[in-house]
Amino acid sequence: MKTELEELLAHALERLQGSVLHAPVERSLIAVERARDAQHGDYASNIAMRLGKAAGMKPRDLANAIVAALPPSLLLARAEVAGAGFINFHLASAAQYDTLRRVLAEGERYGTSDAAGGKRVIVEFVSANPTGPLHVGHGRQAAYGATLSNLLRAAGHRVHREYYINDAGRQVDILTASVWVRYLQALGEAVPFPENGYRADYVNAIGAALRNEQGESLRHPTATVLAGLPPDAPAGDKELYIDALIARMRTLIGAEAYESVLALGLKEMLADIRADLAAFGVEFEQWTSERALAKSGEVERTLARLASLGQTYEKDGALWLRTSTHGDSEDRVLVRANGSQTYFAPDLTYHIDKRARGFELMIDVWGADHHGYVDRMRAGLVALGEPGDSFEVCLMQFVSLYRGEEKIPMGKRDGQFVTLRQLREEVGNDVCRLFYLMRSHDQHLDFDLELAKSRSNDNPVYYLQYAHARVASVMKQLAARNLSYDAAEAFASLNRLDGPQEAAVLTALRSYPDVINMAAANRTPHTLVHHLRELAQSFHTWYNAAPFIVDDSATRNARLALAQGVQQVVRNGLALLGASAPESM
RNA sequence: GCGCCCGUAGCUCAGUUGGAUAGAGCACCUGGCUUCGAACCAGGGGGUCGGCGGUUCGAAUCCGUCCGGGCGCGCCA
Repeated sequence: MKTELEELLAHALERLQGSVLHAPVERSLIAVERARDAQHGDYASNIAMRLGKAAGMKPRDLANAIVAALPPSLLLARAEVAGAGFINFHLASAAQYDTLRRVLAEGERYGTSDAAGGKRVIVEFVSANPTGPLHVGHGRQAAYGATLSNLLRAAGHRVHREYYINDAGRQVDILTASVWVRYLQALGEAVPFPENGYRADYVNAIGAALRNEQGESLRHPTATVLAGLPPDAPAGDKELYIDALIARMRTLIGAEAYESVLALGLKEMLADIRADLAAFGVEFEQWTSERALAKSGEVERTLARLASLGQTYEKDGALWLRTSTHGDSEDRVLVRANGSQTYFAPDLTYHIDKRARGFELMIDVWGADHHGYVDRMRAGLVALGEPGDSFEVCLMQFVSLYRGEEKIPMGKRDGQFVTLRQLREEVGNDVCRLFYLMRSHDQHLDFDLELAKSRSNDNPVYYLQYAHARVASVMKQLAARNLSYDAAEAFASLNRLDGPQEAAVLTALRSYPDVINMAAANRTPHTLVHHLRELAQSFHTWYNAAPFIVDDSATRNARLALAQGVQQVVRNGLALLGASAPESM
């Protein structure tokens, strides 16, 4: 609808060319927006104010000239000049009713379009280290990434969702050693648990699984395990201790057995993460392993390419990438003086691989604590000849959990953190998804469990679902009264929807596709939540103002058509958000 | 010290890319169920948009600066 009106404006401005206006008007200046206030019609344009100065006219005079030059259109009831020089468009009622026809004809496709032009987009999100279960912060990233993907798809992009498994770093070795210690303990050895190990219950479970799988074959006496190791914290250095323990484990059980323990730990953790996300309604097209990438030799090829492009140099025995010449604040190390790669080398390789797979746009969803790495990654891509705007990061601010007034403390290593699974089980998936998505992603999120669990009208989730269920209930009531919905009569009688409440509902239905496109383009799922709330509000208001099941069949069917339009759009919106649309609650 | 994010009603937050009288929910007050679901609706009070400058027809929005909060700033991941 916006674009149609912008076309009309463009025509009018063209007509004024040479007389009132001297220079042609750039198309990008011609913008039509939804009017904020119903008094201002349905849409409004500020074009006369923007052009007034250049044209040497008062904005209001120019606006009048533009309105006079508007070509006739069936869409418009009228266009009028108001305020400082706004042009307000009032849609013809026929255009309003066409919205409803479209909603009902397009059904679950209403709101989807090809507006964005079908780019191949890869959205990478969650990508948590497989060293523990997902926590509530990952949950926010999961909800955001999944819904952003849905929105991009609805807006016409071709979207590929991907999880990058960081299964190659030191953290995985620490997990492996933690599992082994628990295994030894389960067999009765008195090996103390390392200060820096992963302490939570899931490690015990994997240790027990290892015992069932391997029996005593990986057992070594406590004294042998600990012999000559440096002291652990608090007396010693916990980092030195865990590294020494990892090395000891390797020599005692051998590289092959070590790999199998590592593989078991990863398998168990990934299975847990996968199941958790699936239960949350979050799916991926692909899971890519850093370990596999490292073994493939791709990283070395990337390093060689960078070298041949003259983008690297050696200093202090390390290999550096010239990221500072591409927008980063300083150069970064790719290969340490000891010969090992930094995490940056495989990560950059992974992103280059995404490009090689044909993705025009890479969107990464990261925690806000990683913001310092955005420039580095983009600079690395640019150094390899990729366009800087092919890479985009959505930074997610943190989540704080509250139980009423009380803040719930979260710590990673001590096993006290609240997992996504615990959260989902406590408040339910629908509430969880919507609470995560209600707030802007660059806003810190206070997640109140008391509020989330309350079934009172404190809880905004039910407000949306209630609108959906109410329509279902009306349709049931209709059948109970031995009546049925007559679509033909409804469509012939849409002019019965002539009250202010109906107008508000129609407006909310009409702007839904624009909201989808904006939410996708701006990467802001929360605007969809807000719009659905507006739609539900307009519906509840109307519902309370007018009965739907009335004796006059033309009015009845017209109202039922609009109610079903609301139900359809609420259902579509909730689907994008990953929440259910219940028939009754 | 440097960089990024944030500061809007008592609380939690929106604000359509610079527009018209700054909006919701919660909380508080007043009304509305013998009629389609009251998990709802109608109405009311509540604001120096952190402060001060600037840009322009017009600023919560853009720029500068200060104050306050969060997160980063490794040859850790």
